[in-house]
Amino acid sequence: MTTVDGFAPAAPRRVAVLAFDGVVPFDFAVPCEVFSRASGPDGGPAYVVLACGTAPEVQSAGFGLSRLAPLAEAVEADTVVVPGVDDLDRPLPPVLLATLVDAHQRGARIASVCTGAFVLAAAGLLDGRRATTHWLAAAELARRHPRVEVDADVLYVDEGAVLTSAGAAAGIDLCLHLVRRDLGAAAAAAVARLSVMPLERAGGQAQFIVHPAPQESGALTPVLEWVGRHLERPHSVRSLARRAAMSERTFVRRFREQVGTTPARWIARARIARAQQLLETSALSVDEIAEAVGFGAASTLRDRFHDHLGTSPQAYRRAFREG
DNA sequence: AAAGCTACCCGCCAAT
DNA sequence: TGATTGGCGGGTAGCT
Repeated sequence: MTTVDGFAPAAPRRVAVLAFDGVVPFDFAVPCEVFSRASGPDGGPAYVVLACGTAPEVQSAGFGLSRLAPLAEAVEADTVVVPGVDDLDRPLPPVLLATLVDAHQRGARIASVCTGAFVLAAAGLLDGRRATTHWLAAAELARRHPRVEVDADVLYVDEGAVLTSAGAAAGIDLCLHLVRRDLGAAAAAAVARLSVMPLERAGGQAQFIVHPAPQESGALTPVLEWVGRHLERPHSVRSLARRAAMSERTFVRRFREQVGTTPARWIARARIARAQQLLETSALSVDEIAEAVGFGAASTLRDRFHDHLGTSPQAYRRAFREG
């Protein structure tokens, strides 16, 4: 599913980051940073980042963002990113919504950071789709937009053409995810390294990560944390169900509901994520890492690694080390 | 590299 | 009566 385009066209991809009165500066800066740091196979910039505003200058957290490009230019972009809004009751400029709809219809990817999901929802882009936003605002998003399937327990949601992310820092995870989709795992690892940022945070494919949420997120959380601490051990549905004090059938059902995937897949992702971490930060051999994260054999690790990240453990380590 | 085998996991349904 | 549970069957994904 991950597109690893080793023969990307020379033309850089165009990313438009939108600004408007009340835009959250951190959310705005994150996509600008991440995409402008990514480089293509030839070493040149992989993206052209364009800051587009509803006006040439907008107000943001007490200061102004100026010299913004017109919104109309965002329609031409391949990816449009909508940062968060400081106040959910702030009226959204109709032209902002119209621009998003237009860009979407032309095939652009639309992504939001934090409460930017409210803008996407207002434009109708989230209807019938899974989406996330800052956990404090998740209930409100669901209330205002009943047709949106809100998931407060993930860092981001990738629905293909429309992506949403949780609180500000999760915007970094989302942007790195997009870089990986576009350019492959090695390029994303290089950006992550520049930003001193783990490529993927604990738990695996981020849309499946259990949010270390302040609110309770179900009876499974302790079991998941325990598995995370004992990845090297063998795990089965039977043993986990027992630990959760449920029948196997109920355990699998709860798992689907609360985590969004199946136990085996989640564990595989967790193992891969841990392997990535070890490749980045340790000198252990691939064999040793395979054992440390609970894969029965190094070949299994290599297979799964390639399935999910489109690259090999060695190549991943090299890319990360060399940037 | 192929095959055999295990475990997963989801639809189905009877029993709370 | 509607919702939830958990046992079963078996196609299949993935491990050895």
